[in-house]
Amino acid sequence: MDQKSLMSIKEFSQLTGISQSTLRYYDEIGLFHPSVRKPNGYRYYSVEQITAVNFVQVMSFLGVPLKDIKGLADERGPRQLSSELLGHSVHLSEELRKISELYSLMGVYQQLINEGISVKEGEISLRELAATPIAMGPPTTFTSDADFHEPFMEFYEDANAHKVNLAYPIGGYFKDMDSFSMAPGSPDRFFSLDPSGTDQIAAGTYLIGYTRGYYGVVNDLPQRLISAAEKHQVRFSGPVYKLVILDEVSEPDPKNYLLRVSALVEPL
Amino acid sequence: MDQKSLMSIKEFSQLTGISQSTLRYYDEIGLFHPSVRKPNGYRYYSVEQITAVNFVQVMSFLGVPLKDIKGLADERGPRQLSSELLGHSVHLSEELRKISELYSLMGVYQQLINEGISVKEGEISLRELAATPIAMGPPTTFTSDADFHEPFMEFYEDANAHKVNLAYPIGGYFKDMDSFSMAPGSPDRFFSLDPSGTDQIAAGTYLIGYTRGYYGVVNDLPQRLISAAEKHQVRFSGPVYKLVILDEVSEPDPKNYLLRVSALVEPL
DNA sequence: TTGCTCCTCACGTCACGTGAGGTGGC
DNA sequence: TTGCTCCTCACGTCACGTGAGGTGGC
Repeated sequence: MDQKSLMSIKEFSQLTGISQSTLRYYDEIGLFHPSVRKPNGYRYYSVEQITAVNFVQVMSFLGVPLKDIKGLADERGPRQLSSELLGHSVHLSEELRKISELYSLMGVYQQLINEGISVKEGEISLRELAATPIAMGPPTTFTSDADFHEPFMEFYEDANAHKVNLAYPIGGYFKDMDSFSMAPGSPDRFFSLDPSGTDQIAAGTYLIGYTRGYYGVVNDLPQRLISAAEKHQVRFSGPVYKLVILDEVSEPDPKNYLLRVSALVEPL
Repeated sequence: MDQKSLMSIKEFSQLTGISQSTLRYYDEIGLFHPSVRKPNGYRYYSVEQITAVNFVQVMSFLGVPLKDIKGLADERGPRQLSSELLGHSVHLSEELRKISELYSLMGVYQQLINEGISVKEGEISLRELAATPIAMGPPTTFTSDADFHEPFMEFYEDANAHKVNLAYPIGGYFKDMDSFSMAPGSPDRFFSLDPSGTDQIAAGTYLIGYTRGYYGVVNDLPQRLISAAEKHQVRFSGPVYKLVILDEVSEPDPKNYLLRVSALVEPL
Protein backbone atom coordinates (compact mmCIF):
# COMPACT_ATOMS: atom_id res chain seq x y z
CA MET A 1 0.00 0.00 0.00
CA ASP A 2 0.89 3.68 0.32
CA GLN A 3 4.56 4.13 1.26
CA LYS A 4 6.59 1.20 0.17
CA SER A 5 9.28 -0.19 2.37
CA LEU A 6 12.03 -0.93 -0.03
CA MET A 7 14.86 -3.41 0.08
CA SER A 8 18.27 -3.21 -1.48
CA ILE A 9 19.19 -5.91 -3.95
CA LYS A 10 21.24 -7.61 -1.26
CA GLU A 11 18.35 -7.80 1.17
CA PHE A 12 15.94 -8.94 -1.50
CA SER A 13 18.43 -11.51 -2.66
CA GLN A 14 18.83 -12.91 0.82
CA LEU A 15 15.12 -12.95 1.49
CA THR A 16 14.27 -14.79 -1.70
CA GLY A 17 17.39 -16.86 -2.10
CA ILE A 18 17.88 -15.55 -5.64
CA SER A 19 21.38 -14.36 -6.47
CA GLN A 20 22.05 -10.71 -7.16
CA SER A 21 23.36 -11.49 -10.60
CA THR A 22 20.19 -13.41 -11.41
CA LEU A 23 18.08 -10.48 -10.25
CA ARG A 24 20.09 -8.12 -12.45
CA TYR A 25 19.70 -10.51 -15.33
CA TYR A 26 15.94 -10.68 -14.85
CA ASP A 27 15.88 -6.92 -14.86
CA GLU A 28 17.99 -6.75 -18.00
CA ILE A 29 15.80 -9.07 -20.04
CA GLY A 30 12.68 -7.30 -18.84
CA LEU A 31 11.31 -10.28 -16.97
CA PHE A 32 11.27 -8.78 -13.52
CA HIS A 33 12.09 -5.18 -12.74
CA PRO A 34 12.82 -3.72 -9.34
CA SER A 35 10.03 -1.61 -7.94
CA VAL A 36 12.20 1.50 -7.93
CA ARG A 37 15.33 2.58 -9.72
CA LYS A 38 17.17 5.39 -7.95
CA PRO A 39 18.96 8.04 -10.05
CA ASN A 40 22.28 6.47 -9.14
CA GLY A 41 21.10 3.23 -10.72
CA TYR A 42 20.53 1.38 -7.45
CA ARG A 43 17.72 -1.18 -7.59
CA TYR A 44 15.14 -1.30 -4.81
CA TYR A 45 12.55 -4.01 -4.36
CA SER A 46 9.28 -3.98 -2.44
CA VAL A 47 7.77 -6.71 -0.26
CA GLU A 48 4.90 -7.18 -2.68
CA GLN A 49 7.36 -8.31 -5.32
CA ILE A 50 8.22 -11.43 -3.41
CA THR A 51 5.15 -13.23 -4.73
CA ALA A 52 5.89 -12.29 -8.31
CA VAL A 53 9.51 -13.31 -8.24
CA ASN A 54 8.58 -16.50 -6.46
CA PHE A 55 6.28 -17.29 -9.33
CA VAL A 56 9.06 -16.64 -11.80
CA GLN A 57 11.29 -19.01 -9.88
CA VAL A 58 8.65 -21.70 -9.81
CA MET A 59 8.00 -21.50 -13.53
CA SER A 60 11.69 -21.47 -14.25
CA PHE A 61 12.18 -24.55 -12.12
CA LEU A 62 9.41 -26.17 -14.15
CA GLY A 63 11.65 -25.74 -17.17
CA VAL A 64 9.71 -22.90 -18.76
CA PRO A 65 12.15 -20.66 -20.70
CA LEU A 66 12.44 -17.17 -19.26
CA LYS A 67 11.12 -15.70 -22.50
CA ASP A 68 7.92 -17.65 -22.14
CA ILE A 69 7.55 -16.63 -18.52
CA LYS A 70 7.92 -13.05 -19.65
CA GLY A 71 5.32 -13.62 -22.34
CA LEU A 72 3.05 -15.13 -19.75
CA ALA A 73 3.51 -12.14 -17.49
CA ASP A 74 2.90 -9.69 -20.33
CA GLU A 75 -0.43 -10.99 -21.48
CA ARG A 76 -1.58 -13.08 -18.63
CA GLY A 77 -4.98 -13.40 -17.16
CA PRO A 78 -6.43 -15.96 -14.82
CA ARG A 79 -7.81 -18.11 -17.62
CA GLN A 80 -4.62 -18.29 -19.65
CA LEU A 81 -2.59 -18.96 -16.56
CA SER A 82 -4.92 -21.69 -15.42
CA SER A 83 -4.62 -23.62 -18.66
CA GLU A 84 -0.91 -22.95 -18.76
CA LEU A 85 -0.54 -24.41 -15.30
CA LEU A 86 -2.60 -27.39 -16.28
CA GLY A 87 -0.16 -28.13 -19.09
CA HIS A 88 2.78 -27.84 -16.79
CA SER A 89 1.32 -29.98 -14.10
CA VAL A 90 0.92 -32.76 -16.63
CA HIS A 91 4.54 -32.26 -17.56
CA LEU A 92 5.52 -32.20 -13.90
CA SER A 93 3.84 -35.45 -13.07
CA GLU A 94 5.78 -36.93 -15.97
CA GLU A 95 9.01 -35.54 -14.49
CA LEU A 96 8.05 -36.93 -11.15
CA ARG A 97 7.64 -40.35 -12.67
CA LYS A 98 11.00 -40.08 -14.41
CA ILE A 99 12.80 -39.06 -11.27
CA SER A 100 11.35 -41.77 -9.13
CA GLU A 101 12.30 -44.22 -11.82
CA LEU A 102 15.84 -42.87 -11.77
CA TYR A 103 15.82 -43.28 -8.06
CA SER A 104 14.88 -46.90 -8.34
CA LEU A 105 17.44 -47.32 -11.11
CA MET A 106 20.18 -46.04 -8.85
CA GLY A 107 19.03 -48.44 -6.19
CA VAL A 108 19.41 -51.32 -8.61
CA TYR A 109 22.87 -50.14 -9.70
CA GLN A 110 23.96 -49.82 -6.13
CA GLN A 111 22.76 -53.25 -5.16
CA LEU A 112 24.58 -54.87 -8.02
CA ILE A 113 27.77 -52.94 -7.40
CA ASN A 114 27.72 -53.76 -3.73
CA GLU A 115 27.14 -57.37 -4.55
CA GLY A 116 30.08 -57.14 -6.94
CA ILE A 117 32.29 -55.66 -4.26
CA SER A 118 31.51 -58.14 -1.55
CA VAL A 119 31.35 -61.32 -3.53
CA LYS A 120 33.70 -64.26 -3.02
CA GLU A 121 34.37 -65.18 -6.59
CA GLY A 122 35.34 -68.77 -6.29
CA GLU A 123 32.41 -69.77 -4.15
CA ILE A 124 29.13 -71.09 -5.39
CA SER A 125 26.32 -70.46 -2.95
CA LEU A 126 22.78 -71.62 -2.45
CA ARG A 127 20.33 -68.83 -1.74
CA GLU A 128 16.65 -68.22 -1.33
CA LEU A 129 15.59 -65.37 -3.58
CA ALA A 130 12.38 -63.38 -3.49
CA ALA A 131 10.53 -62.78 -6.74
CA THR A 132 12.01 -59.95 -8.82
CA PRO A 133 10.01 -58.13 -11.47
CA ILE A 134 11.76 -57.88 -14.86
CA ALA A 135 10.86 -57.14 -18.46
CA MET A 136 11.45 -60.14 -20.68
CA GLY A 137 12.27 -59.79 -24.36
CA PRO A 138 11.07 -61.97 -27.25
CA PRO A 139 12.65 -65.35 -27.99
CA THR A 140 16.01 -64.97 -29.68
CA THR A 141 17.19 -66.55 -32.88
CA PHE A 142 20.93 -66.95 -33.10
CA THR A 143 22.12 -67.49 -36.63
CA SER A 144 25.68 -68.18 -35.62
CA ASP A 145 27.36 -68.62 -32.32
CA ALA A 146 29.48 -65.55 -32.85
CA ASP A 147 26.78 -63.20 -33.91
CA PHE A 148 25.36 -62.05 -30.69
CA HIS A 149 24.46 -58.61 -31.91
CA GLU A 150 21.51 -59.17 -34.13
CA PRO A 151 19.34 -60.82 -31.43
CA PHE A 152 20.51 -58.23 -28.96
CA MET A 153 19.45 -55.44 -31.26
CA GLU A 154 16.13 -57.13 -31.78
CA PHE A 155 15.63 -57.15 -28.06
CA TYR A 156 16.55 -53.51 -27.94
CA GLU A 157 14.11 -52.49 -30.60
CA ASP A 158 11.37 -54.58 -29.13
CA ALA A 159 12.04 -53.07 -25.72
CA ASN A 160 12.02 -49.56 -27.14
CA ALA A 161 8.67 -50.27 -28.73
CA HIS A 162 7.29 -51.53 -25.43
CA LYS A 163 8.59 -48.52 -23.51
CA VAL A 164 10.83 -50.67 -21.39
CA ASN A 165 13.45 -48.60 -19.64
CA LEU A 166 16.73 -49.70 -21.13
CA ALA A 167 18.89 -47.97 -18.58
CA TYR A 168 18.37 -50.97 -16.30
CA PRO A 169 20.96 -53.70 -16.59
CA ILE A 170 20.23 -56.28 -19.24
CA GLY A 171 20.80 -59.98 -18.81
CA GLY A 172 20.29 -63.29 -20.52
CA TYR A 173 17.59 -65.83 -19.77
CA PHE A 174 18.02 -69.55 -20.45
CA LYS A 175 15.09 -71.87 -20.15
CA ASP A 176 17.17 -74.45 -18.28
CA MET A 177 20.69 -75.43 -17.30
CA ASP A 178 21.15 -77.56 -20.44
CA SER A 179 20.42 -74.58 -22.61
CA PHE A 180 22.91 -72.50 -20.64
CA SER A 181 25.75 -74.98 -20.46
CA MET A 182 25.50 -75.90 -24.14
CA ALA A 183 25.53 -72.35 -25.44
CA PRO A 184 26.25 -69.90 -22.62
CA GLY A 185 26.68 -67.08 -25.15
CA SER A 186 23.26 -67.50 -26.71
CA PRO A 187 20.44 -66.88 -24.25
CA ASP A 188 16.94 -67.93 -25.16
CA ARG A 189 15.74 -64.44 -24.31
CA PHE A 190 17.14 -61.21 -23.06
CA PHE A 191 15.62 -59.39 -20.12
CA SER A 192 15.88 -55.98 -18.52
CA LEU A 193 15.95 -55.58 -14.75
CA ASP A 194 13.27 -52.91 -15.15
CA PRO A 195 11.15 -53.34 -12.00
CA SER A 196 8.08 -52.01 -13.76
CA GLY A 197 8.23 -54.99 -16.11
CA THR A 198 5.39 -57.46 -16.15
CA ASP A 199 7.48 -60.61 -16.00
CA GLN A 200 9.44 -61.90 -13.06
CA ILE A 201 12.29 -63.98 -11.82
CA ALA A 202 10.38 -66.47 -9.72
CA ALA A 203 10.98 -66.76 -6.02
CA GLY A 204 12.85 -69.90 -5.07
CA THR A 205 16.18 -71.49 -4.28
CA TYR A 206 19.01 -70.55 -6.61
CA LEU A 207 22.51 -71.77 -7.06
CA ILE A 208 24.60 -68.68 -7.67
CA GLY A 209 28.10 -68.41 -9.11
CA TYR A 210 30.38 -65.67 -10.38
CA THR A 211 33.20 -65.33 -12.82
CA ARG A 212 35.26 -62.51 -14.27
CA GLY A 213 35.83 -61.56 -17.88
CA TYR A 214 34.57 -59.57 -20.81
CA TYR A 215 31.04 -59.99 -22.11
CA GLY A 216 30.45 -63.53 -23.21
CA VAL A 217 33.21 -65.07 -21.13
CA VAL A 218 31.92 -67.75 -18.76
CA ASN A 219 35.16 -69.64 -18.08
CA ASP A 220 34.43 -72.87 -16.24
CA LEU A 221 31.33 -71.54 -14.50
CA PRO A 222 28.88 -74.05 -16.05
CA GLN A 223 30.94 -77.02 -14.83
CA ARG A 224 31.42 -75.42 -11.42
CA LEU A 225 27.68 -74.95 -11.10
CA ILE A 226 27.01 -78.51 -12.08
CA SER A 227 29.43 -79.99 -9.58
CA ALA A 228 28.18 -77.63 -6.88
CA ALA A 229 24.68 -78.94 -7.50
CA GLU A 230 25.86 -82.45 -6.78
CA LYS A 231 27.62 -81.35 -3.64
CA HIS A 232 24.55 -79.47 -2.39
CA GLN A 233 22.23 -82.36 -3.24
CA VAL A 234 20.02 -80.31 -5.55
CA ARG A 235 19.04 -80.54 -9.20
CA PHE A 236 18.43 -77.82 -11.76
CA SER A 237 14.70 -77.35 -12.03
CA GLY A 238 14.16 -74.27 -14.12
CA PRO A 239 15.57 -71.22 -15.78
CA VAL A 240 19.06 -69.82 -15.53
CA TYR A 241 19.70 -66.06 -15.40
CA LYS A 242 22.94 -64.50 -16.52
CA LEU A 243 23.80 -60.93 -15.63
CA VAL A 244 26.96 -58.86 -15.81
CA ILE A 245 26.91 -57.07 -12.49
CA LEU A 246 30.15 -55.15 -12.89
CA ASP A 247 30.59 -53.76 -16.38
CA GLU A 248 32.16 -50.76 -18.10
CA VAL A 249 30.14 -48.50 -15.92
CA SER A 250 31.82 -49.53 -12.70
CA GLU A 251 34.91 -51.42 -13.72
CA PRO A 252 37.73 -49.92 -15.80
CA ASP A 253 39.33 -53.21 -16.75
CA PRO A 254 37.24 -55.36 -19.12
CA LYS A 255 38.98 -58.50 -17.85
CA ASN A 256 37.46 -57.80 -14.44
CA TYR A 257 33.85 -57.45 -15.53
CA LEU A 258 31.88 -59.65 -13.18
CA LEU A 259 29.29 -62.12 -14.38
CA ARG A 260 26.68 -63.64 -12.12
CA VAL A 261 24.73 -66.75 -13.03
CA SER A 262 21.70 -67.81 -11.00
CA ALA A 263 20.11 -71.20 -11.62
CA LEU A 264 16.83 -72.32 -10.10
CA VAL A 265 17.21 -75.59 -8.19
CA GLU A 266 15.21 -77.98 -6.03
CA PRO A 267 16.25 -80.66 -3.58
CA LEU A 268 17.04 -84.06 -5.06
CA MET B 1 32.83 -60.10 -28.52
CA ASP B 2 35.01 -60.88 -31.56
CA GLN B 3 33.67 -59.10 -34.64
CA LYS B 4 31.75 -56.04 -33.65
CA SER B 5 28.59 -55.11 -35.42
CA LEU B 6 28.85 -51.41 -35.75
CA MET B 7 26.25 -48.73 -36.05
CA SER B 8 26.45 -45.39 -37.78
CA ILE B 9 25.93 -42.31 -35.66
CA LYS B 10 22.40 -42.03 -36.98
CA GLU B 11 21.48 -45.56 -35.95
CA PHE B 12 23.09 -45.21 -32.57
CA SER B 13 21.37 -41.89 -32.07
CA GLN B 14 17.99 -43.39 -32.86
CA LEU B 15 18.58 -46.41 -30.68
CA THR B 16 19.61 -44.41 -27.66
CA GLY B 17 17.54 -41.30 -28.20
CA ILE B 18 20.64 -39.12 -27.93
CA SER B 19 21.05 -36.51 -30.63
CA GLN B 20 23.89 -36.73 -33.13
CA SER B 21 25.22 -33.39 -32.09
CA THR B 22 25.30 -34.49 -28.47
CA LEU B 23 27.17 -37.64 -29.43
CA ARG B 24 29.72 -35.57 -31.37
CA TYR B 25 30.04 -33.26 -28.41
CA TYR B 26 30.65 -36.16 -26.03
CA ASP B 27 33.31 -37.37 -28.40
CA GLU B 28 34.90 -33.96 -28.62
CA ILE B 29 35.21 -33.47 -24.87
CA GLY B 30 36.55 -36.98 -24.45
CA LEU B 31 33.61 -38.20 -22.42
CA PHE B 32 32.41 -40.89 -24.75
CA HIS B 33 34.19 -41.94 -27.91
CA PRO B 34 32.78 -44.06 -30.70
CA SER B 35 34.13 -47.57 -30.79
CA VAL B 36 35.69 -47.04 -34.21
CA ARG B 37 36.75 -44.04 -36.22
CA LYS B 38 37.03 -44.75 -39.95
CA PRO B 39 39.78 -42.99 -41.95
CA ASN B 40 37.15 -40.73 -43.47
CA GLY B 41 36.23 -39.54 -39.99
CA TYR B 42 32.96 -41.45 -39.75
CA ARG B 43 32.04 -42.53 -36.24
CA TYR B 44 30.85 -46.06 -35.58
CA TYR B 45 29.37 -47.34 -32.34
CA SER B 46 29.06 -50.86 -31.01
CA VAL B 47 26.15 -52.45 -29.16
CA GLU B 48 28.22 -52.77 -26.02
CA GLN B 49 28.46 -49.01 -25.83
CA ILE B 50 24.77 -48.62 -25.16
CA THR B 51 25.26 -49.38 -21.47
CA ALA B 52 28.05 -46.86 -21.10
CA VAL B 53 26.26 -44.05 -22.84
CA ASN B 54 23.13 -44.84 -20.91
CA PHE B 55 25.09 -44.38 -17.75
CA VAL B 56 26.40 -41.04 -18.97
CA GLN B 57 22.85 -39.97 -19.69
CA VAL B 58 21.66 -41.03 -16.27
CA MET B 59 24.42 -39.17 -14.45
CA SER B 60 23.88 -36.11 -16.59
CA PHE B 61 20.18 -36.17 -15.81
CA LEU B 62 21.14 -36.32 -12.16
CA GLY B 63 22.81 -32.96 -12.66
CA VAL B 64 26.38 -34.21 -12.57
CA PRO B 65 28.56 -31.97 -14.80
CA LEU B 66 29.96 -33.77 -17.81
CA LYS B 67 33.49 -33.11 -16.58
CA ASP B 68 32.77 -34.98 -13.38
CA ILE B 69 31.22 -37.85 -15.27
CA LYS B 70 34.39 -38.01 -17.33
CA GLY B 71 36.47 -37.94 -14.17
CA LEU B 72 34.35 -40.71 -12.78
CA ALA B 73 34.85 -42.77 -15.90
CA ASP B 74 38.58 -42.16 -15.93
CA GLU B 75 39.36 -43.36 -12.46
CA ARG B 76 36.33 -45.32 -11.50
CA GLY B 77 36.12 -48.55 -9.68
CA PRO B 78 33.17 -50.25 -8.06
CA ARG B 79 33.88 -48.75 -4.64
CA GLN B 80 34.21 -45.16 -5.79
CA LEU B 81 31.13 -45.48 -7.93
CA SER B 82 29.12 -46.97 -5.15
CA SER B 83 29.82 -44.11 -2.77
CA GLU B 84 29.30 -41.63 -5.60
CA LEU B 85 25.91 -43.13 -6.31
CA LEU B 86 25.03 -43.00 -2.66
CA GLY B 87 25.65 -39.26 -2.62
CA HIS B 88 23.53 -38.77 -5.68
CA SER B 89 20.68 -40.83 -4.44
CA VAL B 90 20.50 -38.63 -1.36
CA HIS B 91 20.45 -35.64 -3.67
CA LEU B 92 17.83 -37.29 -5.82
CA SER B 93 15.46 -37.98 -3.01
CA GLU B 94 15.76 -34.31 -2.14
CA GLU B 95 14.88 -33.42 -5.73
CA LEU B 96 11.98 -35.79 -5.58
CA ARG B 97 10.68 -34.02 -2.51
CA LYS B 98 11.07 -30.64 -4.17
CA ILE B 99 9.23 -31.70 -7.27
CA SER B 100 6.32 -33.23 -5.46
CA GLU B 101 6.10 -30.06 -3.43
CA LEU B 102 6.04 -28.04 -6.63
CA TYR B 103 3.33 -30.31 -7.87
CA SER B 104 1.22 -29.65 -4.83
CA LEU B 105 2.02 -25.95 -5.12
CA MET B 106 0.69 -25.89 -8.63
CA GLY B 107 -2.43 -27.63 -7.45
CA VAL B 108 -2.98 -24.91 -4.88
CA TYR B 109 -2.39 -22.18 -7.45
CA GLN B 110 -4.81 -23.79 -9.83
CA GLN B 111 -7.53 -24.18 -7.25
CA LEU B 112 -7.30 -20.56 -6.26
CA ILE B 113 -7.26 -19.33 -9.83
CA ASN B 114 -10.21 -21.47 -10.78
CA GLU B 115 -12.07 -20.20 -7.76
CA GLY B 116 -11.15 -16.69 -8.86
CA ILE B 117 -12.47 -17.31 -12.34
CA SER B 118 -15.76 -18.82 -11.36
CA VAL B 119 -16.68 -16.66 -8.42
CA LYS B 120 -19.75 -14.44 -8.31
CA GLU B 121 -18.23 -11.39 -6.72
CA GLY B 122 -21.27 -9.77 -5.19
CA GLU B 123 -22.54 -12.89 -3.50
CA ILE B 124 -21.73 -13.99 -0.01
CA SER B 125 -22.08 -17.71 0.45
CA LEU B 126 -22.26 -20.14 3.32
CA ARG B 127 -20.03 -23.20 2.85
CA GLU B 128 -18.85 -26.23 4.73
CA LEU B 129 -15.08 -26.41 4.52
CA ALA B 130 -12.84 -29.33 5.35
CA ALA B 131 -9.78 -28.74 7.51
CA THR B 132 -6.85 -27.26 5.57
CA PRO B 133 -3.27 -27.53 6.79
CA ILE B 134 -1.40 -24.22 6.88
CA ALA B 135 1.73 -22.77 8.45
CA MET B 136 0.89 -19.99 10.89
CA GLY B 137 3.31 -17.18 11.62
CA PRO B 138 4.00 -15.50 14.95
CA PRO B 139 1.64 -12.84 16.37
CA THR B 140 2.08 -9.54 14.60
CA THR B 141 2.73 -6.16 16.14
CA PHE B 142 1.56 -3.28 14.02
CA THR B 143 3.17 -0.01 15.02
CA SER B 144 1.01 2.06 12.72
CA ASP B 145 -1.94 1.25 10.55
CA ALA B 146 -0.04 2.13 7.43
CA ASP B 147 3.08 0.17 8.13
CA PHE B 148 2.19 -3.25 7.01
CA HIS B 149 5.66 -4.16 5.91
CA GLU B 150 7.52 -4.65 9.11
CA PRO B 151 5.24 -7.37 10.50
CA PHE B 152 5.11 -8.95 7.07
CA MET B 153 8.88 -9.08 6.93
CA GLU B 154 8.96 -10.55 10.39
CA PHE B 155 6.64 -13.27 9.23
CA TYR B 156 8.87 -13.85 6.27
CA GLU B 157 12.00 -14.17 8.29
CA ASP B 158 10.35 -16.39 10.84
CA ALA B 159 9.00 -18.58 8.05
CA ASN B 160 12.40 -18.78 6.43
CA ALA B 161 13.88 -19.88 9.72
CA HIS B 162 11.23 -22.57 10.08
CA LYS B 163 11.73 -23.82 6.53
CA VAL B 164 8.20 -22.93 5.57
CA ASN B 165 7.81 -22.89 1.82
CA LEU B 166 7.07 -19.29 0.96
CA ALA B 167 6.03 -19.95 -2.59
CA TYR B 168 2.59 -20.84 -1.28
CA PRO B 169 0.11 -17.97 -1.13
CA ILE B 170 0.22 -15.97 2.06
CA GLY B 171 -2.82 -14.70 3.87
CA GLY B 172 -3.89 -12.91 7.01
CA TYR B 173 -5.42 -14.50 10.08
CA PHE B 174 -7.74 -12.59 12.46
CA LYS B 175 -8.75 -14.11 15.73
CA ASP B 176 -12.37 -13.05 15.23
CA MET B 177 -14.66 -10.90 13.15
CA ASP B 178 -14.25 -7.93 15.46
CA SER B 179 -10.53 -7.97 14.94
CA PHE B 180 -11.03 -8.13 11.19
CA SER B 181 -13.71 -5.46 10.84
CA MET B 182 -11.88 -3.01 13.07
CA ALA B 183 -8.54 -3.27 11.31
CA PRO B 184 -8.85 -5.33 8.15
CA GLY B 185 -5.36 -4.30 7.11
CA SER B 186 -3.66 -5.56 10.24
CA PRO B 187 -4.04 -9.29 10.70
CA ASP B 188 -3.21 -10.84 14.04
CA ARG B 189 -0.96 -13.31 12.28
CA PHE B 190 0.11 -14.15 8.77
CA PHE B 191 -0.11 -17.66 7.43
CA SER B 192 1.20 -19.58 4.44
CA LEU B 193 -1.00 -22.08 2.61
CA ASP B 194 1.89 -24.54 2.83
CA PRO B 195 0.12 -27.89 3.21
CA SER B 196 3.06 -29.33 5.10
CA GLY B 197 2.44 -26.80 7.86
CA THR B 198 1.52 -28.00 11.31
CA ASP B 199 -1.40 -25.64 11.88
CA GLN B 200 -4.76 -25.74 10.22
CA ILE B 201 -7.82 -23.88 9.17
CA ALA B 202 -10.42 -25.78 11.15
CA ALA B 203 -13.19 -27.65 9.44
CA GLY B 204 -16.55 -25.95 9.82
CA THR B 205 -19.11 -23.64 8.32
CA TYR B 206 -17.72 -20.46 6.80
CA LEU B 207 -19.27 -17.33 5.45
CA ILE B 208 -17.27 -16.44 2.37
CA GLY B 209 -17.13 -13.18 0.48
CA TYR B 210 -15.00 -11.60 -2.24
CA THR B 211 -13.95 -8.16 -3.32
CA ARG B 212 -11.59 -6.67 -5.86
CA GLY B 213 -8.73 -4.26 -5.37
CA TYR B 214 -5.05 -3.91 -4.62
CA TYR B 215 -3.51 -5.43 -1.51
CA GLY B 216 -5.15 -4.02 1.58
CA VAL B 217 -8.35 -2.92 -0.10
CA VAL B 218 -11.42 -4.51 1.48
CA ASN B 219 -14.09 -2.07 0.29
CA ASP B 220 -17.40 -2.77 2.07
CA LEU B 221 -16.72 -6.45 2.56
CA PRO B 222 -16.79 -6.38 6.38
CA GLN B 223 -20.26 -4.82 6.42
CA ARG B 224 -21.50 -7.14 3.70
CA LEU B 225 -20.33 -10.13 5.73
CA ILE B 226 -22.04 -8.84 8.85
CA SER B 227 -25.37 -8.29 7.17
CA ALA B 228 -25.11 -11.64 5.38
CA ALA B 229 -24.64 -13.28 8.78
CA GLU B 230 -27.95 -11.82 9.94
CA LYS B 231 -29.70 -12.94 6.80
CA HIS B 232 -28.33 -16.48 7.12
CA GLN B 233 -29.14 -16.65 10.82
CA VAL B 234 -25.59 -17.34 11.90
CA ARG B 235 -23.11 -15.64 14.18
CA PHE B 236 -19.34 -15.28 13.89
CA SER B 237 -17.80 -17.85 16.16
CA GLY B 238 -14.11 -17.87 15.41
CA PRO B 239 -11.24 -16.79 13.20
CA VAL B 240 -11.42 -14.92 9.93
CA TYR B 241 -9.03 -15.75 7.08
CA LYS B 242 -8.09 -13.26 4.41
CA LEU B 243 -6.40 -14.33 1.22
CA VAL B 244 -5.71 -12.65 -2.10
CA ILE B 245 -6.59 -15.38 -4.57
CA LEU B 246 -5.87 -13.44 -7.76
CA ASP B 247 -2.75 -11.35 -7.50
CA GLU B 248 0.05 -10.09 -9.74
CA VAL B 249 0.79 -13.62 -10.75
CA SER B 250 -2.50 -14.18 -12.49
CA GLU B 251 -4.05 -10.75 -12.90
CA PRO B 252 -2.40 -7.93 -14.85
CA ASP B 253 -4.55 -5.15 -13.43
CA PRO B 254 -3.94 -4.44 -9.72
CA LYS B 255 -7.45 -3.04 -9.39
CA ASN B 256 -8.76 -6.49 -10.22
CA TYR B 257 -6.80 -8.45 -7.65
CA LEU B 258 -9.34 -10.64 -5.91
CA LEU B 259 -9.59 -10.91 -2.15
CA ARG B 260 -11.40 -13.72 -0.38
CA VAL B 261 -12.46 -13.52 3.23
CA SER B 262 -13.69 -16.62 5.08
CA ALA B 263 -15.22 -16.27 8.52
CA LEU B 264 -16.09 -19.19 10.78
CA VAL B 265 -19.74 -19.12 11.83
CA GLU B 266 -22.29 -21.17 13.77
CA PRO B 267 -26.08 -21.16 13.81
CA LEU B 268 -27.73 -18.59 16.05
C1' DT C 1 24.48 -39.51 -61.13
C1' DT C 2 21.34 -38.68 -57.29
C1' DG C 3 20.16 -38.39 -52.73
C1' DC C 4 21.37 -39.39 -48.29
C1' DT C 5 24.67 -39.41 -44.61
C1' DC C 6 28.52 -37.87 -42.52
C1' DC C 7 32.19 -34.60 -41.55
C1' DT C 8 34.37 -30.17 -39.59
C1' DC C 9 34.47 -25.53 -38.40
C1' DA C 10 32.23 -21.54 -36.63
C1' DC C 11 28.87 -19.24 -34.46
C1' DG C 12 24.55 -18.90 -31.65
C1' DT C 13 21.98 -19.63 -27.28
C1' DC C 14 20.36 -19.99 -22.70
C1' DA C 15 20.80 -18.49 -17.96
C1' DC C 16 23.47 -16.97 -15.65
C1' DG C 17 28.67 -16.41 -12.87
C1' DT C 18 32.80 -13.79 -12.50
C1' DG C 19 35.92 -10.35 -12.36
C1' DA C 20 37.48 -5.42 -13.58
C1' DG C 21 37.08 -0.81 -12.77
C1' DG C 22 34.48 2.73 -10.81
C1' DT C 23 30.94 5.28 -7.98
C1' DG C 24 27.79 5.95 -3.87
C1' DG C 25 26.12 5.78 1.05
C1' DC C 26 26.63 5.70 6.21
C1' DT D 1 38.13 8.51 5.58
C1' DT D 2 37.13 3.56 5.54
C1' DG D 3 34.72 -0.30 4.26
C1' DC D 4 30.77 -1.99 2.32
C1' DT D 5 27.45 -1.97 -1.31
C1' DC D 6 26.09 -1.09 -5.67
C1' DC D 7 26.72 -0.17 -10.55
C1' DT D 8 27.95 -1.31 -15.58
C1' DC D 9 30.40 -3.47 -19.10
C1' DA D 10 32.71 -7.41 -20.88
C1' DC D 11 33.87 -11.86 -21.04
C1' DG D 12 33.46 -16.81 -19.57
C1' DT D 13 30.83 -21.16 -19.20
C1' DC D 14 28.03 -25.14 -19.79
C1' DA D 15 25.84 -28.32 -22.95
C1' DC D 16 24.65 -28.38 -26.62
C1' DG D 17 21.79 -26.66 -31.50
C1' DT D 18 22.22 -24.81 -36.03
C1' DG D 19 23.66 -23.78 -40.31
C1' DA D 20 27.50 -23.46 -43.98
C1' DG D 21 30.29 -25.72 -46.97
C1' DG D 22 32.23 -29.91 -48.33
C1' DT D 23 33.14 -35.00 -48.82
C1' DG D 24 31.83 -40.04 -48.85
C1' DG D 25 28.95 -44.28 -49.66
C1' DC D 26 25.39 -47.18 -52.07
